[in-house]
Amino acid sequence: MQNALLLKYEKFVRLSAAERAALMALTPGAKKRLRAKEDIVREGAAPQFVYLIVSGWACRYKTLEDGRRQIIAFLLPGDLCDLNALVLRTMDHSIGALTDVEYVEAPKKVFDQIAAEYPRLMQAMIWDGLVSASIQREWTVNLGQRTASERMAHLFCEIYHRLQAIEMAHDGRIILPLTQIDLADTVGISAVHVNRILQDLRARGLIQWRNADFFIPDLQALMRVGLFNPNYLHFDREGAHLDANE
Amino acid sequence: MQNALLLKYEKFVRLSAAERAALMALTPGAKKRLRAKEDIVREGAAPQFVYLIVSGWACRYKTLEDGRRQIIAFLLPGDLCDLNALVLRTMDHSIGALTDVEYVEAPKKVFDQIAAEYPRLMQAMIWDGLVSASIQREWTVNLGQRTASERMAHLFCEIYHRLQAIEMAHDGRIILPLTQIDLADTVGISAVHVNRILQDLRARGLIQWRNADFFIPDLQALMRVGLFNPNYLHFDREGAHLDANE
DNA sequence: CGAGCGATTGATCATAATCAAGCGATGTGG
DNA sequence: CCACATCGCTTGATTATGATCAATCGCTCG
Repeated sequence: MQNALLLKYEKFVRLSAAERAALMALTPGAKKRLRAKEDIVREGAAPQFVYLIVSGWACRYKTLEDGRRQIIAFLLPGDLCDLNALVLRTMDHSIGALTDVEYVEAPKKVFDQIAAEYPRLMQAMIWDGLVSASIQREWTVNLGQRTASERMAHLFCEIYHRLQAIEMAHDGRIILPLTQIDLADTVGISAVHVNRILQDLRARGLIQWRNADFFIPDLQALMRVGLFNPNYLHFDREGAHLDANE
Repeated sequence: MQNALLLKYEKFVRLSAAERAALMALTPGAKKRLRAKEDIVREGAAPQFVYLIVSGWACRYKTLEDGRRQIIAFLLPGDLCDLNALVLRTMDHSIGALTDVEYVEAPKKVFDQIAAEYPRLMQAMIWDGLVSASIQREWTVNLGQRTASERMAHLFCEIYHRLQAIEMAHDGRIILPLTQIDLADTVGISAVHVNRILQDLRARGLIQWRNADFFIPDLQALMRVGLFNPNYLHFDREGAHLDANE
């Protein structure tokens, strides 16, 4: 697999060979592994590193006192967790593995160096953080205004677009390693209701899903159902005016 | 009224006199005024400035094709809108005035200068942006997991804490200039239902609200009802190790 | 004075939660 | 190798939460 982080950044700006090399060398430490359901960092902890997801799916989540869990964001390969979380002393949420996950830890000083030497790369990192914030806002809209089936459709469209950006989607097909319970905790409805919505979407020919193989026969149709507009992902090379000219 | 931005930043780090002066001089332009319901920036536009709310309440919001509106964030006096939104070419949401609003526009270069000359001040600005992101995550939890009355209670607690940080809350009393429709579009329930939840909270002695005068007799009780934990606001001077020593 | 807006109330309907049970696949220990 | 437990998915029945529809009231403003 190609470097997902690199692929994603090129959705914003074209990087120079030197920048690409700096990105590849970002994380000197060894790869770490985690099993599904284990935590990378827990709420209340003091984060020491920035984490880069190499493979697998992780998520940010919060739990209420009585056990209700809300998944706040999905972390996919190439996602850097909280570039500047080092400013905040304590984590206000947890990061956990949804599948088996490989990740690397990058110390803070690496980023100081990037900021100093590769301003365009730094811009790309800031852009990435702003896109995450934009996604978070869209989730607010999703939970606040859309109906259950609209929410599910919207979520699938978002996941598809994000995976496509890192070349993990082809011809409407993706690997979706989530359980229905994960989906329930993401879109804020019960697992039973998720199951019924899925059956409805299947019956309407909008999705196919067996094991982890997920297929969207007609993306435009699913986008209409979910009132999905991809603008908020900012994948249309908004940094083109900064492109490296090599 | 004191400078709200300054008051807020001091919840993170103690600033030097020079930094305080730089902050006061941030926005050379004249104050602009807007009536309630007018927009500061609209989705799709290319923002030219960073906006600082001086007085009044504004909000970020998004509208679905069929008219459903979701308020995504409240912007209170001292809130700086999207310090680094200048990286993104187009707005993915709108910013509108909920009450009459006074604001000032700050050009990008002012921030380059601050970054170069006042690193501690820059840290405070980054902290502020991270707190906004944290609030957005908490809203995701609010909409996804809490019941209607929990949501309302939680929202009131959050607003109270934020106003307290800029000294606009005293002894449980705040000015709350929102309509029930605004609240409905914020917590994702219908206006009729908001009205009924409010009556319930009133009947239980948890809130009093006449015109814009809002009173919380027992904040701890309201916090329990809303499962509210203020950690996510990061108001406990997490930057104390960076304090100016004057 | 009439229009418009926000708040309020009642009645009815729709969406989604909860409770309960069963199924199939997987994995584990005796 | 089988018995058993667990987990995720599925289905049905019932209940609860909140939406929708409709009407009224008070207030402000032109």
